[in-house]
Amino acid sequence: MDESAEAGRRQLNTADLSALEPVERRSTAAIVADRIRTAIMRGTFPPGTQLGEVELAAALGVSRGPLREAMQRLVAEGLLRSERHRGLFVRELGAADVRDVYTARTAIERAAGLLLLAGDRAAAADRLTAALSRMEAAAADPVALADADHAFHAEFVAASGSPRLRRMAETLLVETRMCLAALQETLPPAAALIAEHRELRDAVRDGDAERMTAVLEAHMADAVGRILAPGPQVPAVPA
Amino acid sequence: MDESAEAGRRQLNTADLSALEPVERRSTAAIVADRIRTAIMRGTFPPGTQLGEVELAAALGVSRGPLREAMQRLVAEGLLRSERHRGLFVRELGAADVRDVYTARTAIERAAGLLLLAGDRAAAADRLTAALSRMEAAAADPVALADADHAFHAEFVAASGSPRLRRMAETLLVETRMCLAALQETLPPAAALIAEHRELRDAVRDGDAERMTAVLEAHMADAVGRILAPGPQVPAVPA
DNA sequence: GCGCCGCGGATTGTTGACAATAGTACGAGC
DNA sequence: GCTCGTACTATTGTCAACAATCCGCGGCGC
Repeated sequence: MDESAEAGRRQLNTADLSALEPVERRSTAAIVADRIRTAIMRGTFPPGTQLGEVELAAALGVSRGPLREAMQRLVAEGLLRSERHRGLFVRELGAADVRDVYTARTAIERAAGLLLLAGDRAAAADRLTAALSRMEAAAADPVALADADHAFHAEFVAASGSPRLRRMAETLLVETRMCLAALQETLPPAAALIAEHRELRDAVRDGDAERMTAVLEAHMADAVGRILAPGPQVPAVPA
Repeated sequence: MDESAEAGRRQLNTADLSALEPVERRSTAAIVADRIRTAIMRGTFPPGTQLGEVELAAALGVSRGPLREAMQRLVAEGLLRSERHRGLFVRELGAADVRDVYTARTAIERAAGLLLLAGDRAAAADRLTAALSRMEAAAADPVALADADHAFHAEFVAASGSPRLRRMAETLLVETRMCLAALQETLPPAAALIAEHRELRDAVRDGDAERMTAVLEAHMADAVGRILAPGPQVPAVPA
């Protein structure tokens, strides 16, 4: 009598609930931090610029309290530099920082790649293929291509299933884009870029660890060379 | 006439200035964050405990403003979990988190180790030897030994010269100690622990990359096994 | 008896104002 | 002419009060 008692009566089960994702309840500070992070990433706030609190707060329509909380988050992420009683500045990234970012990225993405190989390779390859096709679709537009490149690497690490690697990678990717924006770096030809990433996906799909790490390291080394080599467009603060 | 003009006259040069380190000018939020981080690390605030703002602010002698900023920092580091209008809670680490922390640590420390080998190995070995002797001095006291172990790994990564690896490692080390404190884990016999670290230093000193990575990975795998194996003292939230 | 509704206490989120500090420009003294 | 001292301005650091939201408990209706 339980299951077929009344026509319209039905208990809520977990399957129903899992269809509902938790309602968006993010703190104001988190939203503000996202906004500013994106602006820094896109080069809207070039490195070295001072971010006035009242100015930003007014622009974002919030008070200084939440804004300061957001700033602390960004300072913790290493995107901002705080000088007491002086203000907050967008961090300037020099040549050493570019190398450091890519060193760290290599470490993280290598580990993520190995996790991928140890897990469900087919599923991972599918996710990468999807990211790859988004890169192809964006091949014509440089900024969209940069977005897609960012998304590919984020997906690469996210697919590993490691929340910590994922978070670290996201921070590093933001710094990467800061470098690109600051140094006016132009991405390599879309075809070559996509080919490199396709090779990465193939290595994952085939479970070839050695090839995967080799491609990854070459990819990173290439990027560093490309950013730092083409003559000092910017003096590139040695610090 | 410039250099030997007057007896007592001498220009200030950069060498003089480099002897002076910048005066300590840290923000209140940073200090508060350090205090709370240490408390969490030491297990003073066990996982799951709610951190009331007014309570903490009163205890630390600051207002809620700076305290909230510090909290945002810790949330960004992943030590705290924030629920809107509910409060801040110390994150609970389950078995999956233990594995994840060590996965990330392995990635970071491996990269740092390779950087060590590529740099001044002798200097790095010296720093590690010093850290090692501090471990030996603390062998008798379990908590001091845990501190020294923490310090050794921090030194290991710091010696690599990569600020980003260093910061990530520090965050992960804090989480490591949260695990230890939460799971009531007892460190292995001091002698064995020190021997493992000594082997790591030897590998660095000798420039043996393969041995270094092997020892490191074994060390990490051991730790995970030790933390998770000895029977489920705590149900270890599967999430 | 069971479930729904409203209320009270407590906590967080946000705001505006106050205080302290650093940078800047100007003038006096050597 | 250069350096040092001083007032001013602008910005950040801090605080206490207000508003919004959520949890637990008691009462009500079914």
